[in-house]
Amino acid sequence: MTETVSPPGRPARGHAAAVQAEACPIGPVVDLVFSRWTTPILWALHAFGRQRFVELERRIGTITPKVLTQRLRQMERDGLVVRTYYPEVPPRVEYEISELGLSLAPLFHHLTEWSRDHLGEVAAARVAYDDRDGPMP
Amino acid sequence: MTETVSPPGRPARGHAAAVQAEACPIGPVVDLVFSRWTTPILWALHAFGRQRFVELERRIGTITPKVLTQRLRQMERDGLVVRTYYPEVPPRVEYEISELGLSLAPLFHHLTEWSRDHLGEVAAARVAYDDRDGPMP
DNA sequence: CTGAATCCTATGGGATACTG
DNA sequence: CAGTATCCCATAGGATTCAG
Repeated sequence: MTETVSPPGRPARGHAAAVQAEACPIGPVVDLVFSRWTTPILWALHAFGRQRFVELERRIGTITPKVLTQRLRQMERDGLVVRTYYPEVPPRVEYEISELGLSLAPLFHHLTEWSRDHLGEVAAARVAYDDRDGPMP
Repeated sequence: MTETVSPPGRPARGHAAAVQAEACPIGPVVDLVFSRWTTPILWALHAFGRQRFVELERRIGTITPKVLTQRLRQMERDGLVVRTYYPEVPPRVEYEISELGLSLAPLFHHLTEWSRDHLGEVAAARVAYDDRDGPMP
């Protein structure tokens, strides 16, 4: 037995996921694609094509090598990116989007459109919400 | 002053967001819609319509009232859901998807489709990855 | 019923330093 | 260059309890 009691923190999605919690069918995808760093990475890879570790690191700018490695590994495992290792000195590794990863492109496109069309409303909603004073019961 | 130094943990998206880190234009949307509980909630609201707190709570099954409240508040502020308070005894509150929230439906639909079409490949990729033994350099 | 208050922990992720 | 290894902390979120 790996866990005796209910694990706090973040139990659900990747784990006993579809238990029953989410009739919500998109849980898995969300976990896959929309975690903190996956989108920026995927985006960088998609926008600038095959590139090596350092390029990616610099492109994203705020990510640490540790985390970048972690995420890339996971994405590689999930089949979203392809890692190619060149045993030279100095070593060279290149990452690129896989075909599967590329299949997400339309999705990203839709997201971009939604942003363009509705992000303003969100901002407005926030202002409105913050302006109305006194907490509602 | 709420924060004096650079906040570790999860600094970026909601915060000094678009600094430069992400030319990735979908960062904001991701933050908005694809955070841990927002999708299940949105889904429940969309699938079963206007409903009250407890219904939602039970529907989602694994969420605690505290977190449910937090997320609902945020989503209300973002204009994704509408909260209606009925000052009766016992008090009654109903939540429903806003028009803005509804505008996400196509997106969810695309995600569902992607799931249906490609989630198998992800699973396969994982098996393949785990099967190839020995860590790559 | 609807939530606010407390307390607590697992997890992600930043910083830094070190190897092959 | 491409990571790994440590250390360490902030935060999300679970459990539980209490209140209007």
